[in-house]
Amino acid sequence: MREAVILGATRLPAQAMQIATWNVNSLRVRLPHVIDWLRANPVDILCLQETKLRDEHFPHAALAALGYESAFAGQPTYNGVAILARRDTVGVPSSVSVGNPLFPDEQKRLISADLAGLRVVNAYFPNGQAVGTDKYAYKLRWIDALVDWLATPATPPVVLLGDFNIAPEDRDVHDPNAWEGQVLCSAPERERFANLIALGFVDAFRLFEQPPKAYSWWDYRQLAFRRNAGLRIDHILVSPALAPSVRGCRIDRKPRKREQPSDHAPVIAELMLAGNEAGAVRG
DNA sequence: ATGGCAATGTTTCATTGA
Repeated sequence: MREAVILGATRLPAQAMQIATWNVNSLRVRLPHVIDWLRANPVDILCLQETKLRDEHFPHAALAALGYESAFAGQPTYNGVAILARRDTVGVPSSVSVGNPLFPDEQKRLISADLAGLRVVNAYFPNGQAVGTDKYAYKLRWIDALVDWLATPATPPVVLLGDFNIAPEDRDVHDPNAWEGQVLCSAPERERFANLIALGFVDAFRLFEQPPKAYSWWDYRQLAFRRNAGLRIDHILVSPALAPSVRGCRIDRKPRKREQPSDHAPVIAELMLAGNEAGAVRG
C-alpha cells in the first residue's frame, strides 16, 4: 500500500512497515513458533528477547532461508536479544550496537540497529524478582541508565521496544489489588516507565482504542491464559516525531494458544513512514 | 502462607523467570 506525502515541494512516497516484539523464552524451543508466525505475519522487523542461546547456536541460517537477516547478542541460559530484519523490505541491520555505553553489563539485554530510517532499540528489561532484592535494585539502576542514555536526542528517530517487565498502569493488570506494590507493578518501576514517557516516548499501544483486559504475558501456572489472568509488560515506544506515523498497534494472542507456547505474546505496530524516513525500505 | 509451570545447565535438582 502506497500513498503520496507532500513535503515542501517534494513528493515522496510513504511506506507502511510493521515492527514487532516477542519474548520467546528460548529461541531453541520456540524456533518453529517464530518461523510459523513470520510466515503468517511477515513483519519487516521482529525483535526477540530471552533467546537463551550462545551466539554460535543462533539459528541464523534458518531465519535467512525465511528471508530475515539477524543481529543478535546472546549468552548461555539467560537473556539474549535479537533483531530480525526482512531482507526484501528493510535490508540488513546496520550500525549494530550491544548494550548501553553508560551501563557496562555482562547480561545481554540490549541490542540496537539502524533499519528503515529508524534506530531500533530492542530491550529485555531485568525482571527484578521481588521488591527489595538485589535483582530489583539492579533493575532500577538498569532502567535509570537506559533513560540517561536515551535522554540524548538521537538521529534517526528511535523505536524502543521489548519486554519492559513493567505494567505501566492498573488497566494493564488483570488483578490490580493482588499485584499492588509487587514487582512489575511497584511505584518505583512505574516511575521509571514514566521517566521514559517524560523523554517524549509514546506508548504505541495506547494511541488507539484497545480491547479491555489486553495483556501480553500470562503465567504458565493456574490456567492463567485461559482465565486471561495476565499483564501488559511488552511495549513498543516511539520517539515523538514518529507518533503521527503510527497507524496501529495490537497484541497477537494466537501463538499463546499453541502447544508449548512462550508465556509472552507478540506485540505489533504499524508505521506509515514518510519517504525520507523510509529511505531503506524497498518493495 | 505456599506453590503452582517452563527452560536451562549446574541435570534427576537448583536457579530463574514474571
